[in-house]
Amino acid sequence: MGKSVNGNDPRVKRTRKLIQEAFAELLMEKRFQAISIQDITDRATVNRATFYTHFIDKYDLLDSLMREELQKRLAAQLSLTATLTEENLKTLTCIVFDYLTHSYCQLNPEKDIKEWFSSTVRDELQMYVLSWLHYTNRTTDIQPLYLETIATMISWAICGAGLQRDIKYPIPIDEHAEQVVTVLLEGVIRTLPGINSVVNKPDNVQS
Amino acid sequence: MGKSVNGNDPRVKRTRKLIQEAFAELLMEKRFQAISIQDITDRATVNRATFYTHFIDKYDLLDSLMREELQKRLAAQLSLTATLTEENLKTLTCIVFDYLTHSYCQLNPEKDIKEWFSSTVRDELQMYVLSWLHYTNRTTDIQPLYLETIATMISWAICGAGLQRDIKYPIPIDEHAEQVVTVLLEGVIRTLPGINSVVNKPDNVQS
DNA sequence: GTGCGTTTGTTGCTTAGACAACAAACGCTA
DNA sequence: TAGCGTTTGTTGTCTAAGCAACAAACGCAC
Repeated sequence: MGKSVNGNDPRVKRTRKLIQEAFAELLMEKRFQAISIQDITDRATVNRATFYTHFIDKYDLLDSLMREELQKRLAAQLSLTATLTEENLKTLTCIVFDYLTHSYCQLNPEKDIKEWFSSTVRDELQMYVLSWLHYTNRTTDIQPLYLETIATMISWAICGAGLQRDIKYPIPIDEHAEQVVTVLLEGVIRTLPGINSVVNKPDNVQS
Repeated sequence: MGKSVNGNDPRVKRTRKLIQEAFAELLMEKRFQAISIQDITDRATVNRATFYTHFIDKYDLLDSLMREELQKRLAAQLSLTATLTEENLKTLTCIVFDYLTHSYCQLNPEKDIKEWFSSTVRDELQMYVLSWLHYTNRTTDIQPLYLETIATMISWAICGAGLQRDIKYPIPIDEHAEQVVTVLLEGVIRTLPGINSVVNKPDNVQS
């Protein structure tokens, strides 16, 4: 959510960055619940009141931190203006798995935080999948409403599989992602036959 | 010299630090003359105009950077409220030699900068030596005016010897410092006989 | 429960930083 | 040396950060 200050002001960028970095450090040292706003602002060398001009509360800060990190990783490898191909979906899944396994789960978060946080991840996934579906749909005639449902299912499925993994999960990320994507595309293609002509999945093309 | 803003304001501390750090980085990459104020403030993520509320110009910034680094090193090992002993003077000399050899000379500064800069080092030395002489003088009756002269001579001598050294200087810092200090104290003791009772230099005590 | 220290948001006022625009000085080369 | 782009300081206006003080909520022991 954040708050509305002029995001282009260099002071704003700097202050947000300082707070986020301080918080990220503290998350490595203490549990989320044990961290006070004062702790964060002390380390960020920022006044406590200043915190509230940028974030609603601790949860809002956590959200921004995790969301922006994930966004950065996604943007580095994927485009929003693409179609739903097996390759794109697999890349997406790998990024999310890697993110959840290394960046996030290593924090050993409380269960409620973990649950609450997964919605942030799903939001981001949803954006990509839905956008891809829209681009894919330019050549088909599927109802936009169905696309929303498909996007939601895919997002939840990937996120669920990702959170189920932990650092010691036996199957490597790449292989695991492959399986998940196969299941997802198989289901999508069987449900919405019109879409398979644009989904690049040679093994299962129904010509 | 710097400028007068409230040095306790966290924003001021942070901004000064950002500028100094950016400048220190740039000094490793380019020659002093090739660095513009814009370069510095860009890297420090600070507005160019803000630079001028903290520093008079590039030279003032260099001065503050070098002076504060030297001050930090001196304060870590020496006290201003001590007497002029061989040990203190040797420690002082070692710090200055090490500082000039590693921190400063590695920048390969232009000659005029080098000359100009040496006054900063002498200032700092002067402070310590003069203060020590004052404490030493509590038990003697030497004219304060002479003390200033002695302090100046010692400061210049150490600084000169230090700048003459470079990284490949054949004699190790420790040994070199020993020689310099011996010469200095010998001269001081012979010139101001009253002082030798408090200068801890067993080999040359004139009882 | 009652008290007590801590943490949380919020507010009004002060100070520092961002920015654009300016004149002046500099450095270059044609 | 005349012209031109760049760098240098300076200024006035606007916005964000610092700070102290506050009420409210929380946690916790007694």
